Amino acid sequence: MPELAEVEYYRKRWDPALGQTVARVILRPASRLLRGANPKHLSEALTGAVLESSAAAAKQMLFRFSGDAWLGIHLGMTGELKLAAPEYLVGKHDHLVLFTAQHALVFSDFRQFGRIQFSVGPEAPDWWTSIAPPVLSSEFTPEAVAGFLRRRQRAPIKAVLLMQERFPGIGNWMADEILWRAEIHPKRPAGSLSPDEIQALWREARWVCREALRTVGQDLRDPPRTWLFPHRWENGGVCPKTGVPLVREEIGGRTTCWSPGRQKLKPGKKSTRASRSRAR
DNA sequence: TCCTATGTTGTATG
DNA sequence: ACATACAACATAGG
Repeated sequence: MPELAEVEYYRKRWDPALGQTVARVILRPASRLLRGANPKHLSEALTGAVLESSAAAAKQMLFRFSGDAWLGIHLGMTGELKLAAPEYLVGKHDHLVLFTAQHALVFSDFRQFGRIQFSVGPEAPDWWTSIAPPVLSSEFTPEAVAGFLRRRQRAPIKAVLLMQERFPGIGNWMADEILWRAEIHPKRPAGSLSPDEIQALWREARWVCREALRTVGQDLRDPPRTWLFPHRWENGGVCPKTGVPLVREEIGGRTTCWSPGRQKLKPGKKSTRASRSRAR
């Protein structure tokens, strides 16, 4: 499920336990999500520690505990966090459960594409501090986007939008939403975009991130029917702008949905005063 | 049975 | 060295 806004939503689910002490740590035995990290190390450091803060960036979450302990969680494709009562019984797909006196903090992930990271030290871990600057930050500029597209010029723009090193937090549905709003065909080579199209891509990337955080990020509520979002998985779904049936095809290894006609494969020639007069 | 799934990563190839 | 493409990971549900 999780892209930028969903991750932000899940992050907040453990917040009622801020300031509380972890009494017991349950890790799924030999959990794949640890990727070789030492489970004993994690359990020992978190047992008796206080949850002090949480943060989300891109598709990552970071939870800081007393004793300079840092817990990182990536939800992968099917991960989720939830808050449960302290009597909670650990479920089949749970990978980490932290019990406080008042709550159980649960991380479950049935497909196991997620990840648990853990470190101890005065500074936030490298994997966290090296996350690319957010799409909604001032460092995410049209120039930065243009430079990135130039280096990835032969790859389809859809695949490029999924690259976390420049578009942190953008996932499959957000990428399609952005391209649909910017009226750019997902198969267009990244290097073929005009300056106007790059500007539109930049603008819509920021718009989609901001609005997704306001809707999905608050309470997992679906964005309105005016978005591509609620139509993209529907059988027989139509473009909410043009009424034309949406198309689905695999691009860059991911199912991609777009509105034919609105998003053209040929670089859109801009209709200018000069071109209109030439056409006459 | 076969197909799909809001993600990343290792590996092969250009 | 860099860019690109794609299988692999593991599980459930239609």
